[in-house]
Amino acid sequence: MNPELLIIEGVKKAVESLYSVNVEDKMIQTQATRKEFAGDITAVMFPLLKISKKSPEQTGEEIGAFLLSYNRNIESFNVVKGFLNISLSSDFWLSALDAINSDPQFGQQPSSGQTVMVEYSSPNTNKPLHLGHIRNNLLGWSVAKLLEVNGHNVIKVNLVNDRGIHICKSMVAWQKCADGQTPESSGLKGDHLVGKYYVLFNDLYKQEIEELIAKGINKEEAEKSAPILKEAQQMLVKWENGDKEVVDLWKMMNGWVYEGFDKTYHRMGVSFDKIYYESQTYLLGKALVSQGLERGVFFRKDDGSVWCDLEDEGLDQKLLLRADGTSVYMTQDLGTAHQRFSEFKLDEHIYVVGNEQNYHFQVLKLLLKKLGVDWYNNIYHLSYGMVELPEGKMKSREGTVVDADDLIENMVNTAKETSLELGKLGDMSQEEQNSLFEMLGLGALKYFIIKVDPKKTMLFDPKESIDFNGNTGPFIQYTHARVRSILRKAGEEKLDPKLTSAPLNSKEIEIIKLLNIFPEKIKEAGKEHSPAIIANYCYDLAREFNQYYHEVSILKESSHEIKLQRLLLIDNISKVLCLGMGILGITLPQRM
RNA sequence: GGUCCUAUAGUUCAAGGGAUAGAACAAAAGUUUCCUAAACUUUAGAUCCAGGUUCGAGUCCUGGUGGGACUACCA
Repeated sequence: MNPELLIIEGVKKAVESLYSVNVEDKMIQTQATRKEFAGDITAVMFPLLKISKKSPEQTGEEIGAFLLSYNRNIESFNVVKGFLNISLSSDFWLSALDAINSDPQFGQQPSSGQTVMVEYSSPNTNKPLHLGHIRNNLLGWSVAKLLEVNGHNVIKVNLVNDRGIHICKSMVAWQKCADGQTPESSGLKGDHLVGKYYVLFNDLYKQEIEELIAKGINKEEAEKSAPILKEAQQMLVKWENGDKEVVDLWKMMNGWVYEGFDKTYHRMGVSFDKIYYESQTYLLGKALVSQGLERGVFFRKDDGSVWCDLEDEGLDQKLLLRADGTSVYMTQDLGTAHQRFSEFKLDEHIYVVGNEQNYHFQVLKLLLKKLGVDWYNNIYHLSYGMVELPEGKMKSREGTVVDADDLIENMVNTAKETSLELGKLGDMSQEEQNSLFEMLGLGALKYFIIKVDPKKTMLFDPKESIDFNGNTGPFIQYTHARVRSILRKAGEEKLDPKLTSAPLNSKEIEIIKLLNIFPEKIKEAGKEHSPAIIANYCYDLAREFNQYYHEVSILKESSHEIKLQRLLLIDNISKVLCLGMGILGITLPQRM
């Protein structure tokens, strides 16, 4: 039962009965009552004053009085300025708790019948994943999960950028210097091995440029004519022509990278329903461009290149086909979007891509609109901010890139050190301990990243990220372990949590109120595409429990009825924490 | 030049147009014969500036200022 609806309905009836006016739902504003006032839910009187033609206080008194007789669950009220604070009965909250308890999938929304595609991760295959990818992957996975919980049918996809000059750079350097080195022979994870040669390429490239400059060639010319770069460019041409040797090398090295990525994905707990490869999609989109030309929304310049003029929209002209007829990034994206909307009936297509591509997606949508497709508005760019380090932006050239695998390993190690220091795991097997450290390290990392509103630039301070106190993943995990510990002991005493007629104290009502809005939070977070809302909700709930834990004793409570009821309450806290954190991809331990 | 994002305690983050702007970290002071102190309690501390809309603005609008991204025949 939703208390807001009860109040809205009641106030509507009150206005109708007192002032003979029918009001729309949106005129009646409700909010949770602030803690410093008595009451559970508050109706704001200001919007109704024009109807009542009375003071806020008087209007509140009149409506409040009506509500008392309207529903027996409305127990009392008080009016402060224009705010009508309403208290609901203990019975009301007990039945709310009962409803929460009887639904193991509490918060899960009924099927919407809508299909949503979420594209995320989308890495290049020339180097390993870094901190920026971590934010992308965690966000993407968790938004997909969030939409599932909102009742949508979700398809998670990854578009791997497996072709292009950057891949050829790694390949050239490997050919020249690796002497046949493989992940097996080097002991390196595949993506790291390939990344090593990408870095090596750039070193060699720089060296050659310096040599050329020393010979008197100017910098710009040197950058263009360095032999190793030429080699990479030639390799790309060979690749496009299907040269067997190059294609085989490309397949082998990409294979190494995929193996490496799979390990990282697996460890992070992210997955995809379908993987697209750019090598198979990069030629798409040309047909759409021809259509656009026919319809006159695109135009051809003298050199043969095709453009779209977006100056009316306040933007620039955008290139769609090069003078030689080959396609660019935008062409391809038009094509893949078209392909996906043809293949699936998508009600929404979410692209989880960094905010440096805001312009690109703005243009993509406009182009689709101009092409006259009816689904252009179903495209949503989930634009997230960059992750910065205390010393500023990550720069691969300056070696300040935070590697994803290293970071995860660090977090898990820190979890291990902290746990061992606290020494609460005495009788746990080595295996159980290791899986706990993994759970805690990843929980800390995931929570740290997801709790921030996606669109904001965030700061990643390694020192702060390994702090497991306060508003952190381990704090919530710890809270859960505490709850389970009590329930475990209750189980040993054969105590069966259940609803009794024992009255609730005010803290318990607070907690039930909080549990009760979980479905609302899921809807809100889904609408906003923001898992951060769920993260903050879970934190609030955990904090409430910890306060409750200090205020009352559960197992030592003398009243049997109260004891069983408290067990039921905390059992549901544990459930909602698991469900909520599950949306973020964070699992909670039984003990820690 | 243009487009977009962003600005809240010393720091990192919250706040569906509503009451006295919440937390955490850092700082200061407390709480373990008691269900896990990775916890809890207390103190101190903030809405970039100027206008506007509104009964009411951190939130919406306009204009500044600071920060960021993009504006490639790269992807």
